[in-house]
Amino acid sequence: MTLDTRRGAALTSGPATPILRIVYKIHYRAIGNQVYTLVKRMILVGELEPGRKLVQDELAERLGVSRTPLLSALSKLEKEMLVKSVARRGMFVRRFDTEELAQVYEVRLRLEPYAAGQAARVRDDAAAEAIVQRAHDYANLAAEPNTDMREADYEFHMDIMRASGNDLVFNIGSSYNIIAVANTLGLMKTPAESAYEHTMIAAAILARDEIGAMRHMFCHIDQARRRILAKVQAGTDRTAPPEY
Amino acid sequence: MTLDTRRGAALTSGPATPILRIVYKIHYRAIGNQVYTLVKRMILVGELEPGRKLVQDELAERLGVSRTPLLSALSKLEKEMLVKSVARRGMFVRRFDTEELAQVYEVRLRLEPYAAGQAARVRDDAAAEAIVQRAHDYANLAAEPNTDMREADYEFHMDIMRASGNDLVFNIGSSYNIIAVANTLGLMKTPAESAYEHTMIAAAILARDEIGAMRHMFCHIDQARRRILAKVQAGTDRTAPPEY
DNA sequence: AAAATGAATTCTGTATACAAAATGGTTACT
DNA sequence: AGTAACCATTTTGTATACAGAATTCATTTT
Repeated sequence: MTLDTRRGAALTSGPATPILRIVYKIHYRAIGNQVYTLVKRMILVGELEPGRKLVQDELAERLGVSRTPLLSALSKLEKEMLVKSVARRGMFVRRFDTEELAQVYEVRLRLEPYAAGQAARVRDDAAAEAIVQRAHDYANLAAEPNTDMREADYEFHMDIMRASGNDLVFNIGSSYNIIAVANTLGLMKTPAESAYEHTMIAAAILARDEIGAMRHMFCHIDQARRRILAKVQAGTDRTAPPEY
Repeated sequence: MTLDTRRGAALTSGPATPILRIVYKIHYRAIGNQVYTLVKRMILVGELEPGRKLVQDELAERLGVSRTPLLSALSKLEKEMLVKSVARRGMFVRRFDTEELAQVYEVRLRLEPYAAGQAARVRDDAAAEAIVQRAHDYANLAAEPNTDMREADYEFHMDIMRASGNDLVFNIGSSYNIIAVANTLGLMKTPAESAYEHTMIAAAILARDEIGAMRHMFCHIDQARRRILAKVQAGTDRTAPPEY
């Protein structure tokens, strides 16, 4: 993963007559935001694994930027709990134990069925097709599981939240769903099961079936949630030490 | 509001025998976090009103810090949508129109009844008493409304989310509830009504009445939500221009 | 007088600098 | 050999520096 360091190019546009000329910049992207996106993706795909210390000089050099934009990115990640800051010690990729993971699913269980329902209700063709496509992508990857599935799963759920039209839900999902995706290795249901559920959800949204979309999403998340709760109650949560 | 610039003092402790000596720091708080908290509170109470441009030099000087920790704080606030960054223009206190405000209430409607229910279920005496106290505080302020009510309302809801034991819900609430509080001037229900509802919620939590706590919280938020939805549908949302 | 030009100023975005804390490793000591 | 003390190095947290974009304001032009 590399960084796009181009500055935005100035561009003049507007009607041919010089009555009104609008000058605007496109493509200006603060490096800080790019860094944020990159580091987040590195955590999502496991390139930066839970518990890993994020040495600022090292990471900044690797991304080809100074520590200032990196600091801004890490602050955002800290706010969304993906990174934990220990005073005078540094920042670490946060590791979640099963108990905390269960909390993530409690939140998802309340928000994502709502998002799916809204997506079904207000859907436009483009969004619906994108969601169906994501479900397909996931199913294809499910045939021979690998780490790309994490990203595909995440994108499927994010597309639905985006399609819900509720920016806040989308924003929350973009923050916290990664926690689930990045920390549930080993305790997920089988990829085939997930793929089937994704397909059902996508179909309901495509059919504008609000109730169906809510129900399918509810079941999809509730099953994962129950699986994790079982671990918590069994006390088998030797998954992760409570550090960082 | 001022800033505590003390560095954390080192403190040596542990058993008298030098078998094990633990040296730890207490009270070290990165300035960045203090700045974050301060700016957030300034937005909450309206000292920095929606639409206001946050000039970095000015704000940094006012808080007595450099721009570096301020940048870190503003990045977090941007992530939680309290601040909007416009490339090469600066950061602004975000202004929400009624439509976006409605989205906040859709989220609160799904999360806070859950939080209230959990708070009732797992409550300990200290937490329950704190919540009852907050409800009292709010009722007292409701007698003669002023801007302190904003903070009291916020704290009441945050105490419940804290008591729920779900850190994620607490984190989400701490981010987004401010939006509601800081932007609903004028379209809130009467303080007396709210105060009564707060009292009912607190009583249910105190009585470990999980279902009652959920129901009272649901109604409390749903009423505010309906009020805003009515504005949205009436097209009377001339509350705020869609800028920043 | 209104609009256009352009120079001075302000402010952002990013890099670099620096002090203090944490870490690691080497030597001295029991 | 194992532990403690000390110094060198690394790394964080914060401040400062600097280039270039945005804004302001005075000046010129029509």
